Amino acid sequence: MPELPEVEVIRRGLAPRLVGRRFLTVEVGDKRLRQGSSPGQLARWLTGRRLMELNRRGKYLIFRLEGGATLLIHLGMTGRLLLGVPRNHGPHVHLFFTLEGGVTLAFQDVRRFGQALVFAPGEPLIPLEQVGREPFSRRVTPEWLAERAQGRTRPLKNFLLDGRVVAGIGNIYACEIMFAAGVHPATPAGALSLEAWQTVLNETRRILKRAIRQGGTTVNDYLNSRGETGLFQVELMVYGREGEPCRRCGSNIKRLVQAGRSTFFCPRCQPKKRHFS
DNA sequence: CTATAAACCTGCTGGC
DNA sequence: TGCCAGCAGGTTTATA
Repeated sequence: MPELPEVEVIRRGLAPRLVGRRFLTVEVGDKRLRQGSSPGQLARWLTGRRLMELNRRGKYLIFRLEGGATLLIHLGMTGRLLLGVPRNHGPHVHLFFTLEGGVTLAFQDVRRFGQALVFAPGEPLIPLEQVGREPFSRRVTPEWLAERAQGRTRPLKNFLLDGRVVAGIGNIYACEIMFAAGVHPATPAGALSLEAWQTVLNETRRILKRAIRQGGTTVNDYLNSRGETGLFQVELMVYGREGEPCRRCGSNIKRLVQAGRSTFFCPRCQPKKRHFS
């Protein structure tokens, strides 16, 4: 469920409650996550250790522990990290941590696409090696995007969803970014002009920032660390609006399938020919 | 290289 | 009311 804004909102909610505290206990449920370290490994590297930092890369949360171990958490589609709920908070709590000061943290994930992997000090954080650049990084420029897209025929939608290039953009925000930039989702990535990349990048940053400020987007499952929904869903221009009128021009919002995922767009605000180089 | 499709799971909705 | 198809915020792997 969570894309970059939702993960960032969760991080900001967790950090003040968790950073500086020691983990006291780690409980692991019987159902397996898609990728999860063993109960023994989790206990070994977390128990008794203080959380030094809580960072984010793309859609990953990075828990830096006293002693140098690292816990990586990815929320998949339906993962939640909830503060202060009981161990038996529904049937899908797969990890339950207690920390100093009576603080508890539950990892709940209905579909179990999430990951919770612990790495010993010095061990390479393999999942992060695939993660692309942060959208807010100064190293992401129109020139760099154009270079990465050079000669590529893949649709812009697929390019934006490829977390190995720019990290953190998922299906909702990819649709919203392309609408805001006025680009048709099937435009070959390599056909965008430098000016078009500048627009796409500006809109990416504007929308992600706004979504973070609004506490993320709740369509179905997303809740922040306090169990609250986001607010950005009321600002969505195209996502999930097939058959409804475009909020800008009134045209019918269309849906198409790209890379096995629904893409929503306005055929009038996102014409095919604009922005070609 | 490119692009689907399938795989991993559960739950909800809409049509009949 | 029941059943079934289709869909859902993600990522990886296989296949053509």
